[in-house]
Amino acid sequence: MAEISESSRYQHQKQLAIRSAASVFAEKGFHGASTRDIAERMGIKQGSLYYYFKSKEDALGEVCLFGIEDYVEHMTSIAASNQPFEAKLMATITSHLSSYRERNEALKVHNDERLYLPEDKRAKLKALGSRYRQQLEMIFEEGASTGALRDTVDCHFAAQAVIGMCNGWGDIIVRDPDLDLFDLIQKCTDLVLNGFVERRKTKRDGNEAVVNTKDQ
Amino acid sequence: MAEISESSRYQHQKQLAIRSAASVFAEKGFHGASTRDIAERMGIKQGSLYYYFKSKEDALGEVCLFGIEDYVEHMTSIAASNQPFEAKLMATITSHLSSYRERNEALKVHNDERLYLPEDKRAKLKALGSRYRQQLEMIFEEGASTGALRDTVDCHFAAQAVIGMCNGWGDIIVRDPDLDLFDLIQKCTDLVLNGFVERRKTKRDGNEAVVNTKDQ
DNA sequence: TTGTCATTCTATAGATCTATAGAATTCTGT
DNA sequence: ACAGAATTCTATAGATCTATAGAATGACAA
Repeated sequence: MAEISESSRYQHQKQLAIRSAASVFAEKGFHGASTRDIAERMGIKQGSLYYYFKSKEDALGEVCLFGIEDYVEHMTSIAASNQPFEAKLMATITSHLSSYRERNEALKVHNDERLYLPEDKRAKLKALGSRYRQQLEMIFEEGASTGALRDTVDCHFAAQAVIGMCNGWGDIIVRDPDLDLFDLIQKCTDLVLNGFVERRKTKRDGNEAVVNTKDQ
Repeated sequence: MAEISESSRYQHQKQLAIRSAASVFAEKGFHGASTRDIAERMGIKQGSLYYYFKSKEDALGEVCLFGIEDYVEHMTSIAASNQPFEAKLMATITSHLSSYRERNEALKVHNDERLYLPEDKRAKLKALGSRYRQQLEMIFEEGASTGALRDTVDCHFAAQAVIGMCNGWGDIIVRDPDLDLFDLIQKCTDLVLNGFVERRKTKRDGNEAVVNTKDQ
């Protein structure tokens, strides 16, 4: 048997296969990429690729899952944490944008190509994506109920907008490796919290800002 | 007169060809779509399509241009108008999001598939897209200099973020025709201006802040 | 009607591409 | 070193797909 140590070799190559597929799919798109491209990037011949993937479509499925899975897990732990709202929001944005640096290609493939999967394979991804959005939505709801946010805020809109904005930056992050991620995270968080309009007494070092100052 | 009505037939069919290509490209992606798909949607046979397009790639180029051109023109007229900053911002968001309703498929194709064009054909689109971003950037700069915005705002970031957010909603708008666009526009504008955090007496009825002693 | 031009059709060459079958090679434990 | 299992290779069937050539059809002026 010795399946476990044997599987180490297999697993290693499988990981390489997934990363190679992610790289090629990200560059050429699912339909624009050929199995020969993927195999070549991996260093094997085209036919050998089918030792690791049942089909090209199967490869896409695995890449998408790889791209989104721990990014969703990370959100789960953020949502379950005890940080105040603003810290959770910043952690979410940090996680989201950083993902594009680390496993950039696979996440990009998930975002751009997942709709080419058949319905049944897309179901799991859809569930993961929905959970991500719902958890972010709940973070906003918590923020509203604790007074950190206006109570008029539409949390569904808010979650979707933040995700959309982060994904928009994702394309740029992937193409420009020199971009200052830390700076970007700060600015995105600040935008979502405060917008671009001047705010009187904007620093929230404590909560007593409520007390004073009406309109100027 | 004969010439016009003759060319009218050709032009009519060419428009139909572009729209058919846009529809198919939007649904299946550039590489996933076949010239047979496009021709069928148009109601002609595959080979006949080459009477209107020099190549499949040429079709993509025309679709992308169709998708972006008057959307960029619209931005130019917004930027040149005399409205105050906030009105310009809202007009921009309105124009951007509405585009996804009207010529949704072609604009989606431009955003998702234009990178499959060869460098030379992409140049014109790139110029148009850059101009769009720069004009939005200048709107923000104007907003900052007139005091409507914090003067610390990074206008390049701001423009990019707004575009990214709108494009993110674009995907959703295209898939959900029942979505309330007016409501969405309001919320997006409000987010960009004010963020989600409670703001003391945020209403600007317009007069007070603008009138006084800032030179232009 | 007839000739001319515009538009569409049929048929196909030539180039891919996916997936499979079976042979060849490498690895691992004994 | 050997046997069996794991991994990779070669070769190819079968199915596309793009683009072109030339025939057929339709529209219209004279």
